[in-house]
Amino acid sequence: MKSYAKNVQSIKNDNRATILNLIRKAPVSRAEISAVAGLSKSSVTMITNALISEGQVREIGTEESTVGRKRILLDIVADYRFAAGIILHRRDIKVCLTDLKGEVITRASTAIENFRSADEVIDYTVNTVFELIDRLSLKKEDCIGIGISCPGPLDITRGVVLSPPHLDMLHNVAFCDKIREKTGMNVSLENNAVLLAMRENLIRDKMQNFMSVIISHGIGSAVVTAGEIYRGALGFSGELGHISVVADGLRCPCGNCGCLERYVSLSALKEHFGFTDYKQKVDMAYEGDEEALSVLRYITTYLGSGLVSAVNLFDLDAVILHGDYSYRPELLNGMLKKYINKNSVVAAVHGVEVISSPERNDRAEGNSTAAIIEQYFDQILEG
Amino acid sequence: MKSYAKNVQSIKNDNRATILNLIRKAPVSRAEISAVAGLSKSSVTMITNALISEGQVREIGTEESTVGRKRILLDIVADYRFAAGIILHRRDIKVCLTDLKGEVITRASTAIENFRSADEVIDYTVNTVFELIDRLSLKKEDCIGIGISCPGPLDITRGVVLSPPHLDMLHNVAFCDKIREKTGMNVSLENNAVLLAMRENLIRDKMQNFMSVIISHGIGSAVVTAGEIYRGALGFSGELGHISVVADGLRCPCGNCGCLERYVSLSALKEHFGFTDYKQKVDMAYEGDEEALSVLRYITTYLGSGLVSAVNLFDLDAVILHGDYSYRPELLNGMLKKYINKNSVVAAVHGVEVISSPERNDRAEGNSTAAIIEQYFDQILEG
DNA sequence: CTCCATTAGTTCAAACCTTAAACTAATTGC
DNA sequence: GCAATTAGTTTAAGGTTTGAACTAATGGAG
Repeated sequence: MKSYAKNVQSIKNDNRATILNLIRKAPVSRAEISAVAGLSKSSVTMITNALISEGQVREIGTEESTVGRKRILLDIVADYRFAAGIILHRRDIKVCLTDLKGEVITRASTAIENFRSADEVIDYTVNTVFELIDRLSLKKEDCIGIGISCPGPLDITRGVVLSPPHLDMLHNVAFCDKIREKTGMNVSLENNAVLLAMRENLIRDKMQNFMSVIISHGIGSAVVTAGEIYRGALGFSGELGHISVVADGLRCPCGNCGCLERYVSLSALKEHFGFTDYKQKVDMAYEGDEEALSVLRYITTYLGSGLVSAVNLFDLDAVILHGDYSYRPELLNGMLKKYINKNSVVAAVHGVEVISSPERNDRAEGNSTAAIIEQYFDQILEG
Repeated sequence: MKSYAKNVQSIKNDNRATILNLIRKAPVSRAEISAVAGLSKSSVTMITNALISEGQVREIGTEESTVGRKRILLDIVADYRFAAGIILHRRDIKVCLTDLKGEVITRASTAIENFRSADEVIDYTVNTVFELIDRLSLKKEDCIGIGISCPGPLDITRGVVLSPPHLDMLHNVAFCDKIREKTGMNVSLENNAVLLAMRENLIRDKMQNFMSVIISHGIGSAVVTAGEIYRGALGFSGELGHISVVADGLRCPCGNCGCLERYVSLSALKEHFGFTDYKQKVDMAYEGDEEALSVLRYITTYLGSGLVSAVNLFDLDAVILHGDYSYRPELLNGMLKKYINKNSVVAAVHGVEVISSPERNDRAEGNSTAAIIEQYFDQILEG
C-alpha cells in the first residue's frame, strides 16, 4: 500500500518537492509547472517565490512566445549546496565534489595499489573530502552528503561492499558507518549502474522503463520502471551479471552456474576466445572478417538471451548499454536489437529499443552523487 | 517521480483509502488505525464514522484487553457492493459474483468446447453476469466492475488476450472493450498469476517482495515488490515462463529459444521424460526411487536456475509456488530452497524462502475480481 | 501609436482538512 | 466505589490550496 500524504503540512512539503523536482529536470515556467503538476497558479506562485527567496531557485530569462506575456523560466541554483562523491574504481579511488546538478567542481584520486587496509581507504577519502572543501573555501554545512559509487553487489542497507575482488580490503567492513562517524555527514553507498540509471532517468524524460547495463570486466545493471529506480527487498540492484543463461553451465565465483558474467564480460570473452583487444575485433567485424563476426554473434546469443529474460521479467521498453561494448556499437546493437525483438514475449506488445552510450569516466564521477542529490530533493526541508 | 497528493480534498480521499485498506486487510480498531497510519485519533474517528454511516464499514465487536476500555473492531461491509468475475480457464469459461472480500457468492460455467467465436464468448459471459445478478436480486449499479482472469501473456492496456492456444478465438479481439460496451461496467483484464499475487499480498502482511509462480501446462508468474504488484512498461506481468534458461536451447512457440516453460511445465516434463502422472513420480521419489528422484533433480536444476535469475534481478525474499508441483511439496521445495540459496547472489544478504501453496480452483474464481476490488478501494469515492 | 486579445503571474478571502487538547466512555484491579 | 488506564469524541485553531479577480507583459491589427 502506498504511503499517502497525511496532513496539511505534508502536502506543502510534497508540493514543494514536486515543483523543485520539475525545475531540476529542466528549466520551466510557473505556468508549465501549474499545468504539469496539476496545481493551481496561485499555489505555484506561492511555492516558487518561497523557493526563490530561500535562494534555491532563480529566474533565468524568458521563453519565446507568439502571443501573450512571455514565460519566465525557473532553474535551480546549482551551487546552493554541494555534494561529495567517492568512486571505488577498478584502478583508483577517486574523490570529487559536485554541485546540485551533478557537475564535478573539483576532484582528486589515488591508485588502488596505495591502499592496504579499509582504514587507509577511509582515512584517505574522508581527509580528501575535507581537503577539497577547504580548497574551494566551501562550508561543511552546505555539503548535503557523501555518495559512494561502487561496482558489484553491495548491501546498501548495511552500507557494506560485498563483491569486487580488487576491493577485498573493504569486504564486510561497515564502510558507510565509519565514514558517517568521521564526517557527521549523510552517507550513501550505491552500485555504479544504479547511479548511472538515476542520471539517465533524469535526462531521458520519455523513457520510463529501461535497464542500464555496464559491461566491462564484470556486468552491472539497474532497472528504471515507471520512471523510478527499481528497488528490491534490500535495495539490491538487478544483478543481470548473475542471471543464469546456461542452466548447469560454467561455474561462477558467486556460487551459481551459468551466470551471464561468465560468458560475456570482457574477461570471459578473453577466456573463451583468447583475444585481448575487443576494439580490434570489432574493427575486423566491420571489414567482414568471419571470425570476428562470430565473436559478435556469440555475444549476441548470450547477452541477448540474458537481456530477453530481463526484458520479459521487467517488461522493459529499452536497454541502454554502457562500457566496453560501446565501441562502434552500431553492428552489435543492431544484432542485439533484432535478437531481443525476435525472441521476447513483450515484443508482441511493444518494441524494445537497444541504445549504446559510451561511458565516460567524467560522467562516472558526476554520477557518484546522484543518489545523495535525489535524496536531497525528495525530502525537502524548509529554508 | 511520485505523484503526490495535491490539495486538501485529495488528502481526505487518501486518508479514507488508507483507512479503508487497513480495515480491509483485517479487522482493526480506531486506536490501531491511528497508530499504524500515523493519523490522529480525531481524524480516524471522523473518517471511520463517516464510513460507517455510509454503510461501508461496521463495528463487529470488541477485542480482549487487560486494562482500559476495549477496542472496538471495525470491518468492511463485504456486501456493500459486489464484483463480477470471468475466468478463462483451460477447460471451461466460468463466471461468478464475489463480495468485496473476494468471496464467491454465485457461479456458473460452460465447457470451452461450446465456444466457436469471440462473440459467443462475449455474449455468454455478459448474459451470465446479468443472469447471476438477477438471480440474486442484486442491483446492477452496485456492481463495481467485471474482472477477467486469463493465463498467459496479455496486453492489459488494450485489454487483449495474446497467448494461450485454447483461447485462440480471443486473440487480438478487443475483449475488454466489447464487454465494457455491452455492460457499461468497469472492466479489467488480468493475468491469473497477477490476481493470485494480489490476493496473497493482501494476506501475507510481512512478506513484501515475492514472486508467485503457477506451474501447470504453462508457467505464469507475478512479482510483488515493496508490497505492491510490479508493473512493467505496459502492465505486462513478469513472464518467468519465457525466461531463457538455456541460451540457444529448445525452441519455444513464443519465438525464443531455451524458455523455462519448454523445460519444466507439465507438458515439457511429459515430453522430456515420457510420463504423464507427476503425482505418482513424487510418491515414488518419497520412497527413494532413483529415477523419480532424478526427475525432481531435473526440475530443481531448470526451475531453480530460472528462479535464481528472477531472485537476483528482482531481489526477492520469497518464491511462492502454486499449481501441480504443490503435490506433497516438501521434497521438491527443500531441493529448490537449497538450490536458490546456494546459487543466488542476494542470498549473501538475505535468505530466500520457498513456499508451496496448493492452488484451489475455488480460490482462482475468487481471485478473478481481485484487481477490480483493489481498484475500487484505491480510488475511494464519497458515499 | 493605441487598443485589444492573449497569456503569465499575483493577491486574497473562502473553503476544507487535520490536529492538539480537553473531554467522555468503558474497563480492570484494588 | 475509586483510581488508573485505554478507547473514542468534540471543538476551536492553524495551515494549505484554490477560484476569482486582479496586474503585468507582449504581439498584432487598425
